[in-house]
Amino acid sequence: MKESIGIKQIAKLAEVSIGTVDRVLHNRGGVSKITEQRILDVVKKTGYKKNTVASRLRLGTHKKVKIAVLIPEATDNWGYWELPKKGMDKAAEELKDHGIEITYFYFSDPLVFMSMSRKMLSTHFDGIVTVPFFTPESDRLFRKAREKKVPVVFLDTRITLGHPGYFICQDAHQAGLVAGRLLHGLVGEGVYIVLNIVNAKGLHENNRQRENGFREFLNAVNRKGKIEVYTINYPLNQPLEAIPDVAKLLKDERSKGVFVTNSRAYMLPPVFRRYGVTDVPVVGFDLNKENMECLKREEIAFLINQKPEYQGYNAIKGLFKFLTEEDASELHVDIPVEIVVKENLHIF
Amino acid sequence: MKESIGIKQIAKLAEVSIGTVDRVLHNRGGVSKITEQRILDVVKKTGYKKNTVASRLRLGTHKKVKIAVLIPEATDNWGYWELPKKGMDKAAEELKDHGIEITYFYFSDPLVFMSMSRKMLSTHFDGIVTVPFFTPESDRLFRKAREKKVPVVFLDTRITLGHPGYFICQDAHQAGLVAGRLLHGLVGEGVYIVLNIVNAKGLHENNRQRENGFREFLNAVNRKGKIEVYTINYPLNQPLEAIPDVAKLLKDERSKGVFVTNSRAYMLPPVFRRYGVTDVPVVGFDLNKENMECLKREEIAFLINQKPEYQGYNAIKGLFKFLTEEDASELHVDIPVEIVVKENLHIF
DNA sequence: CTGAAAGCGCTTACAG
DNA sequence: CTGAAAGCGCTTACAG
Repeated sequence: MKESIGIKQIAKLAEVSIGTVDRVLHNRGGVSKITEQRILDVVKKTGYKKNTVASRLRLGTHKKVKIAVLIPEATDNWGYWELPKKGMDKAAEELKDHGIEITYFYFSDPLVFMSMSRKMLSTHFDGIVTVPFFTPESDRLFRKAREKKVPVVFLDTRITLGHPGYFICQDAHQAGLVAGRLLHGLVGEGVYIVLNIVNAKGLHENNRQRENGFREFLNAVNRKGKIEVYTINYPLNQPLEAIPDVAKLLKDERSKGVFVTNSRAYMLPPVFRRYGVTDVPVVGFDLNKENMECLKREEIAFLINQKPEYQGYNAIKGLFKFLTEEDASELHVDIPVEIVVKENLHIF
Repeated sequence: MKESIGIKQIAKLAEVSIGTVDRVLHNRGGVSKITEQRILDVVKKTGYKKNTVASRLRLGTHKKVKIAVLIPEATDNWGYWELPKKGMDKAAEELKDHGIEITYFYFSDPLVFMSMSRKMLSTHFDGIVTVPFFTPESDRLFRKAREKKVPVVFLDTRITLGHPGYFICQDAHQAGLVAGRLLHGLVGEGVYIVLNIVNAKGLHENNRQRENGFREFLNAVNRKGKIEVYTINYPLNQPLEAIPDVAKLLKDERSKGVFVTNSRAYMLPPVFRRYGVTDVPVVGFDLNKENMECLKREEIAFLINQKPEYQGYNAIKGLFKFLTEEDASELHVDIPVEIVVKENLHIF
């Protein structure tokens, strides 16, 4: 790490002014082929890297990097979406002096998602962060943004797009495998129940993939054919014990374990108590208050954390880095499948 | 986030020059009480925060932050210590333009630790990162550094010092509790074995605390008195099956699970094979190559990761932040007790 | 097509 | 005790 050369030495070596060097470095045009080549040669030979601190001092105060964030309303899903936002605010705070400006937009359904998308695209933003709950609408936003060369970072859920996009999310299928491993370790042979929430929008992609992973794991270990897996899709906002299927399965003493593919595992323990069900471990997702209480009371065995704050933090940090240094390396983030038990809870 | 005021506006509001403002801000002295107070009032009123980017452009090129790192030789412990170093190098790379310089020192035993300590303290360093394997020696380094107002950050192991220090490490007792939870979930009642490595230096603090945590957990769940825990302290570099205690216990069919308090869990599966032991789950520490192979082959059930790279990265980032912004918030880091199974392995 | 100059906000050496 | 000026490395508006 020798005294790293700066733009000034590049200029001297190429026998031009620093202004011309900068023009080449930023493809601002208006430089003759011959001098351009000379400069590029020197840049290459010296391994010049711009001083990001100096660059940002200059740029940060002149023009901020503007990022638009479009996430679900906080009313949705126990305020889960406040957590990524918290992470994004933290990142923004850290990048304050580097020049960043985040504008938040919120959606509740595909229509609002689309109208917010339009609003974001008509204003000038350097980058967009959003959540692809609605595949066709997300794809449309992605395509339009692409035409304008505005990068889009998707959080939480992976969907298939026409072109490769930036995703910061947990591998839901893998999370399902892990859940299978954990529950099978506690339960062994017997009947497993997968509990999905189905709301008006149908089953979320993540939930589907989690179930698939879970079933794949159990299938692989089911050598003696003594493992059975039943899926229950229950409608949100309906008491669990009112649903015949659920009641029947929970009362069945062969039932050995339950995998809740969403963040509402905490709904089970009261039902268990009501039916006198004991020793049926539950594996669920997300560290909401209710789930954490259940974990502490050992009514839930394992929770899987998606690290929502970390997702948001990374999205902003990574996008900023991409926009200022053309480095996209931090925009493909596989969120670890973080396993949480009662004993390692408080540190998250 | 209004146009944050800078030192220039502070100077104008306090009717002094920016030089004087800076003198007050940095306690450089030579300012009359009255102007000092006037400036401090304005600073307070406006909520001025220095622009770290500008500050670092200026300082980063003039005087680098110099950090000394004293860690175990890489030959020790399967090159575990290359990992924190890797994290530190990554942090240094990110802070390159901000002006940082890391010098590495290595130790193998208390004597070398002491002589390196002396060397570090006689040179001028702004901060020190080290690993407190040897309590009295570490305490001495800590005290000497404290006299010189040089902050010390300890990695890996928590020890008790005369004054509160900065530690970036996993709570070993908590990790033991987690191990207890995991192994008990797989095993239930029966005989548990705790395997410690004892080398010339005796049992490491971390191993002791892990065992304590493990025993505490099993004790708490041992309501019917059907759980027994045996500890084996075996000398490093001796074949496991050659030790009578180990052989006896492993052959005992009541043995249900083994907790290896160090990073050598991979030594067990070959012994198991030799004695025809099956279905005895193993929980161990650290993601070294051998352990990961065993995890993949399902010969180890769970590994606990101490995130060594992350420890190193955080130490440098946190120390740099403390040295440049007097913000010590990132120097107390509780490393999560990260639970790793076969299915969530590859993402780490 | 190219250069010289101003300035981002902070820090410090120098002059008074 | 205080101020004016130079400069960190980069970027850009302006002049030629």
